[in-house]
Amino acid sequence: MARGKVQMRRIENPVHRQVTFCKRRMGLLKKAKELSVLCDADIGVIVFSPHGKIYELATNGNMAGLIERYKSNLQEAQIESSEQNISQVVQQEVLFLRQEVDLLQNSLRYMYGDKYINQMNLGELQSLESKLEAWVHNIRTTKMQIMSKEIEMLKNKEGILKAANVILQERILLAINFFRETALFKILFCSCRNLFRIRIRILK
Amino acid sequence: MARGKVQMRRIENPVHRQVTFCKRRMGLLKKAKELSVLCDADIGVIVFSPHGKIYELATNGNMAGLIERYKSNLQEAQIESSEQNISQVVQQEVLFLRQEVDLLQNSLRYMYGDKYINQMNLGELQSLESKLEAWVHNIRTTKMQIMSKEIEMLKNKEGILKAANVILQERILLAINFFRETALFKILFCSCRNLFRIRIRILK
DNA sequence: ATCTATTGATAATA
DNA sequence: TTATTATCAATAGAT
Repeated sequence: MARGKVQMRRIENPVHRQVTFCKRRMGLLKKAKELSVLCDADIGVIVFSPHGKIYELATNGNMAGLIERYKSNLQEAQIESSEQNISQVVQQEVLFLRQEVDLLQNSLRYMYGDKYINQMNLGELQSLESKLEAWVHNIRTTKMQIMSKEIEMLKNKEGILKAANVILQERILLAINFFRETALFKILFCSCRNLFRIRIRILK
Repeated sequence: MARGKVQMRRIENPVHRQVTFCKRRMGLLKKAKELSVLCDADIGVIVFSPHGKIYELATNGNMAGLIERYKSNLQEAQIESSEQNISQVVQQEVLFLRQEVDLLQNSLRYMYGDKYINQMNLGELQSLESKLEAWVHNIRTTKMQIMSKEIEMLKNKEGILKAANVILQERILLAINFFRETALFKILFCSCRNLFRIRIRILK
């Protein structure tokens, strides 16, 4: 530097400090640009003045993108305070929702068979309720059909047996008639026999 | 610079370029440190080499904090591309998961009654599968019981009818015996009548 | 890496 | 902030 070597410590004279800040700041940014151009490097420089004013340079014209590249390349969890906490909250919410989804999916999967819910798209999921209703209805219907067939078969048996009973009862009526007829014959037979015995006695 | 002025453009010779990159990079960081010390400024420098390697300087020792200060001081919606997009992606994922959860909850709510899933804690949800199994089992059991009773009743009817048939068939057997007996009486009656007629003819 | 001639940066000043 | 200029620091090219 010109006109005297500079001690590498804070310049106490505010005017000197301000002038030096202005000059060296411009020099720093110029050096950064030169390095970027000469060596094909992406460079970002951020300078906070003692009063908080920001001077910046991003050789790719996009400081935010450069910062993002920096963060992602570092892969470090030190993405720090507020943004990091918000991100953690979001990630926890995602994690919780994933667990809840897994749980509900397991519940539905148990009842819905081998087709896993997580292989279904939204449209399929939207039809799930009606399908489940149909599923329950099918169980009920199938069961009803089986039971109804058995009941109907038994009712047929009942009908057959009732018909058989009618026939048997008719035969019983016939048998009773025969029985009555038989009784008449018995009476008639006895009467005849007695009559003949009387006639024979008279003839003798 | 020494021994020849340098054209301010990319150095084509890779060796020269690499050497210059190393030298000027160190110089840039040194200048940044000097400016920081001399003028009480916070400075951050990020350098990406053409091969992606990162060289950095944060005069406060915390690049992330410096970046955060930069972003918050700008307060601008230029929080830009990738980070913003990542946030949007996360929000979309959360939205999608919420929809999925609502959908699954509706599906379960339909089948599980008035107690809404979103009022249940994880433990309750974990017991949902077994409860649903029991629910299905109860439907099946109730249905089976009802149908079984009807079947049993019909089987009782069948038994009663069969017993009645047995009795009726016994009566038929009796009737047949009476019929045979009646036939014998008829034959006997006719025989007796003929016999008596013959005797009467002889006696005359 | 190290050297050094030369250029570029800048402290003091205005 | 900018301009001047004497001086010093940075570095290109060579080793």
